[in-house]
Amino acid sequence: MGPVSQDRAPRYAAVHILDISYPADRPYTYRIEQSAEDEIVPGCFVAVPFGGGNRGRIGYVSKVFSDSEESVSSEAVKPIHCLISREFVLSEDQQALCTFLCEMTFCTVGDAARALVPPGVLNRLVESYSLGGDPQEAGAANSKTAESLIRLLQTESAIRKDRLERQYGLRWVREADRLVRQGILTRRLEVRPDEERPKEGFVSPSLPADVLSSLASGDAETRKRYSYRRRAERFSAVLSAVGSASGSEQSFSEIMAACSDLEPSEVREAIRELVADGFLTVRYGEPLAPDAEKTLQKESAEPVRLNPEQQRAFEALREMSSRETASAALLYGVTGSGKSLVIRSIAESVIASGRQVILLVPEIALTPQSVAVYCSYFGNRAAVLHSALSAGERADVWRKARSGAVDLVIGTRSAVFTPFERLGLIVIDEEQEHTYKSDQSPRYHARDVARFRCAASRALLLLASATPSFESYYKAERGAYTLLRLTERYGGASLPDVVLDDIRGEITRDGNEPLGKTLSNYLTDTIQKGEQAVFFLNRRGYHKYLSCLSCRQTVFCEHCSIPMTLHSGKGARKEETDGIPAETGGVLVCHYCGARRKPPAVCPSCSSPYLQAFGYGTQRVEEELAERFPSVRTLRMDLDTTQGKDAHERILQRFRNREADLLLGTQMVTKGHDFPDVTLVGVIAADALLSQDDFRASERTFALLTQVIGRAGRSDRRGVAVIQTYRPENEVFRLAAKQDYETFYRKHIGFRKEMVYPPFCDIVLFSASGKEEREVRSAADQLAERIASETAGDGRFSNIGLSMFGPFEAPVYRVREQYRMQIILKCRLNSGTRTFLAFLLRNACNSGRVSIVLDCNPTNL
DNA sequence: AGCACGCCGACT
DNA sequence: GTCGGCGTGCTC
Repeated sequence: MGPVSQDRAPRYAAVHILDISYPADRPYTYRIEQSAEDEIVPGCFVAVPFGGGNRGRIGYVSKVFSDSEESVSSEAVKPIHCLISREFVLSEDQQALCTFLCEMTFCTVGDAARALVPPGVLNRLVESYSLGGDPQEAGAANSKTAESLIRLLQTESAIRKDRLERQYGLRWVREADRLVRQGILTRRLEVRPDEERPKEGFVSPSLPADVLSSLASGDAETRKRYSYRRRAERFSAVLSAVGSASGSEQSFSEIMAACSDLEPSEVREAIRELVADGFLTVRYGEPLAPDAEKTLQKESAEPVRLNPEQQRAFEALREMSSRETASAALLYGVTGSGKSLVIRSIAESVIASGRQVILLVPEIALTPQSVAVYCSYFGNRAAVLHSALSAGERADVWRKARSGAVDLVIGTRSAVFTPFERLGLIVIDEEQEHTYKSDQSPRYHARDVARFRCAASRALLLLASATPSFESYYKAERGAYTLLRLTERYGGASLPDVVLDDIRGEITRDGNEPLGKTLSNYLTDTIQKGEQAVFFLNRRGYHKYLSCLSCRQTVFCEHCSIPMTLHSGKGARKEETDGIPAETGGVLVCHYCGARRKPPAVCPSCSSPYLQAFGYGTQRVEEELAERFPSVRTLRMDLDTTQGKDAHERILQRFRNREADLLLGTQMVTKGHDFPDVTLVGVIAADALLSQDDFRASERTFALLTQVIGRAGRSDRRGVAVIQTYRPENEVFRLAAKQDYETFYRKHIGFRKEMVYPPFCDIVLFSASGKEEREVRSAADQLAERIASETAGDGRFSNIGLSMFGPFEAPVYRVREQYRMQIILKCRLNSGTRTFLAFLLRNACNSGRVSIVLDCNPTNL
């Protein structure tokens, strides 16, 4: 055969459609036009016509072949419309990772592939309608909508589907589709080119920022001087958001985050009007400067000096790394033992040897110092990935990583997919943190992805923690990971004294009195000595519940089966609620779906007017502190006070600068901030931590307490930690007080083994959810029956060993009007069980209104 | 997941 | 008599 006829052999591509259900996810065969043969390669993304209506969809090309290699079914094969991007094409390694992700997490190929490219890259498909075919047909338009549509298109020539939908609604889109079927309109598929990213809007003040703040606060004089007449609250909210920015401009999304009380559309409209009034300026484009430079304080990257213990750990890691075979280590070091120095040393060493490093952290906002250290040390050879980056910024990091322009990426979970081609090391800091597990498809754990990537690249995987997950410590014990211990507190700092303060009798269980005598006394002492304190309470809001005194019912969210939490309503809506007692002026907030409502005047179930608030959260404690300790300056840090840009960092910075004496907050105060002047740590409601009904509850409590206790007295001064509890004898508290992880592990791993929990098995969670309660329950029942019958003695999968629990209602049965049923399987995830689970999912009665998802080893049950 | 085809109630 | 509701089944 001559070269010419070879060229003519038709080429085909196996395409996996994105955003398709699991049962429908299979390779679809498309023809590759000759002109596109060079660019359609495995790993690329393409636009294809799909379904009866030939709607434009994006697909992922998993294979390219000609029919001499594989016979193409006789059904009509459609052609690929075009390539989506020349740049974002998965390498062979990434293609393998994609396959691994699918098999590991039971997601569609499309979901896995999407996780491997920056977000936004695949949002470039544009459908547009224009007049076409026979113009005489246009007269045959048989509805009002059709006539207007045609008239519109006579002036506009073409209109994009998204614009049609936004401006005229879904009805018009459907009408347009009908006209396409009748041959009156034509539909075109286009792909925006790589460079043409959707521009983000940035807002900056047209007047000095303090003027905006005065206007926002309603200062009469300023309002008059600038003839500002806007009264509605949304304007104040936007003005104060723009005025309070640390930088010169803020993106739309940042402003929306700061005005979380408002609908995005309200915010957009308010911005538009304020621009028209001349108070704000809007610019569309890229952010002005990378954040790292302007917001992070410079940390001097002094050469690392390691103590002998750290040096030994480092040497061991360097030796493992230099072997250039896949290897894994667990760096277990007590709080304050200087794990981060060892991590930095090995990272530098790996980079010096010409390979690249991924450093995963639980949450970027909580680790600004370590980010600053790496950024100043590696300069522009390091990049940071976090959730606040725009799609364009993420794409830049992806490009730089792929091209080798950076050696180090620090980021959260998804940074584990950074497309380095000479990967030498992945570090997972605080590896037990649940943020490493994704709870959306693909439901991966960063640790599993990291293991796979390190194996593929013959790189080193380093897990680091003061309180490793049982799974990892167990593997380390069994020799699967090399265990490296750091047992000395760095710089000779000593552990704080821990007081397990028995508050039974002192504080009534549902009372509104958060602070016991002991903690109060220590606080007074600490402040008198000019030192600082950190208080931890794992519950935001003001009061925990609003309950009816006559019928004992608690006010629940209308969309979820969860009691609503009373918030004081201070903050964003200042003028409205200031000065009004929280009992009447607060807002009820659902912590599951975010719904807000005014507290009802009478009980929703019995109409009694006697509603009373019980329990307390961070807002209430803040108020209590202000009353009882008026001289103590308190900073509150929880989800409600960390909404805006750099809010975390600003609060931490102010505390570090001694602008406050006490930092009060939720989980986020427990993470590795180093405050040399903190000598008192208070845990206000330790028992609440243990009350999660999850087999990991004690492990999490231990980790959290260990971390927060470690905040006290890191320097020369000895610290104290006071843990308020109703169960001072509880072993988890006692061992956390001694920071005795190994005893804790030894005792509780036995429990795991006895009850058969991970690491002694894998947990597979099926959940069925939907709006129709009966359908959800029956789908769950059917699935359970199917599992039982298929694994029974005469079933097709009788060789599969598993035990099934359920179906039962999810711990929160209803969320956002969706009912949720669960089935739990305990088994070993091997190829046999995987085949079975995939089979179940593929055949799950996905009958319309119930969706069934599968989560392997979920972090919260 | 979309989206089309297909069979039953309230409108011109 | 049609428009349009959403219940099944397919998608190269």
